[in-house]
Amino acid sequence: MSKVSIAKGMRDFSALEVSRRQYIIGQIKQVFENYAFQPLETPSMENLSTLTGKYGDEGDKLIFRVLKSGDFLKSVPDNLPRDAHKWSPMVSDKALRYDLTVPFARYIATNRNDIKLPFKRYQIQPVWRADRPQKGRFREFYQCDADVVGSDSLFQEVELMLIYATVFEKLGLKVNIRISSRSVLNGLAAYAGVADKFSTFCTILDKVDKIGEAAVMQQWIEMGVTPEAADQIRIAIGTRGENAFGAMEKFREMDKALADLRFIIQQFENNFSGKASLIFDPSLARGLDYYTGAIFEVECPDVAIGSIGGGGRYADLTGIFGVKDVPGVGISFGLDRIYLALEERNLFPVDVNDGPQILGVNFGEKADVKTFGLITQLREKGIRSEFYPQKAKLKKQLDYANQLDISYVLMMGEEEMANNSIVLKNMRTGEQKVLPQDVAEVMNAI
RNA sequence: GUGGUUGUAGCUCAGUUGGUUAGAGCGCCUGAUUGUGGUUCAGGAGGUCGUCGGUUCGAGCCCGAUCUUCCACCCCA
Repeated sequence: MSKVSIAKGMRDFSALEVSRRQYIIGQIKQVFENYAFQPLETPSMENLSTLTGKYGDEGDKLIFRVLKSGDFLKSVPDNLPRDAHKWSPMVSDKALRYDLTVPFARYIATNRNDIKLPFKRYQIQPVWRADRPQKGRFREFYQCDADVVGSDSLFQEVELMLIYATVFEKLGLKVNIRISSRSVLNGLAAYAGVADKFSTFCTILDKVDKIGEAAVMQQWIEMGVTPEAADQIRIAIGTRGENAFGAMEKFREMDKALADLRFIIQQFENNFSGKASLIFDPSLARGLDYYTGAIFEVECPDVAIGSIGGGGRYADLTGIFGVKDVPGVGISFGLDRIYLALEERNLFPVDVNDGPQILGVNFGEKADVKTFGLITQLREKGIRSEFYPQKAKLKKQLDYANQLDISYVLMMGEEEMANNSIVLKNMRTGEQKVLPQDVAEVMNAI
């Protein structure tokens, strides 16, 4: 085993993987652009202060910090306790981005005067998180985000839901899009009498799929919810779709939110006829601190891999960067998990052979330059062509063509040189043709 | 971050209660076939058993640390 290794949670991508990833990205990008989103790229590093405090305490711990350059220890006072939290800001002032939403908000703030609202952008770039890798969880992974800021209109939510549905339709992946609202969660927490411990309440709710209703109720009761209230909520969060709307009616103060959800779902259904479903699910809890309106999550019922996308509406994401009252809503696709899901369901299209189509055999002497010339002409015609770089046994060169799955081999040796011909061999059938030394003839024959 | 798990040839994996020289299949290289591959046959190369340390007369096997993988928690895409 070699001593060099790849950093934890990081991956190399082979030719096959790259082309498959490009396939997914291509589909997503096409839909984003079809919905008139503009591309944006931001740097991999942001100022540490831009990122900290945006993802909660847990999130802060997972931010990859980058050491200052130079003799940065000079500024650290003597006798500073050996506490990472105290040291960190003294030795690090920049960090790798944790998601694409916060850098986007920063971008809006930086360019506030040049941006026309509503502003729609999509962004497909890697993000980094310092947590422990697992299946479908990496330290470097891609997010594909689409956000629109500067509009309160619910049509934005509708569009984003249509984008989700359309992309997964194109990829052939059956998905459920779950939708709920921050107000629904607020209402439930208020009913439970634990509005002051909102995030704890949501964290417990979020585990319902994993640990079950009974365990969730148990934990709520432990945090101070009465058994009666917990039971009412248990019944409510077990409902879906139209039943869920009915169940939510009894938790007042969320009429507006429910009407909004109805509108989004109604418009979605009016405009989409494929397989993906958009369904109101009051058990959906996304803890991210900045969501204020609708929240969504996409899961793939056939693959146990967690969510493959998520998003929501945020009333004032840019407020923290000094730009007030710019509402926004966004979604994110998890490229790496979509990849795993497609792989598991065998949904990648028959692999396009993007290796070489033809190999020029090298017979050395003067034949090599002549063959190389012909290969160059084929390349000019757009044929993916390979030239064997040095003279070698024919057996070896054909073997090479075979392994790279190259369909045709072009041979021009002593014999052919003498009578101004070439031999074109079809590697699939074994058939050989003698042709004049002319590109057009070769083009015709392949 | 907490607890557990994995690592033996390029790949997938055997390897008994600790006991000579660590094996198999596939792949790779050479030849049979000096200009004809994917088949066959013959031969060959390749491992300080993840790394470092310890116990032992003796360690792939036992112990410790560390790295990596995967899993559960936490959190999330």
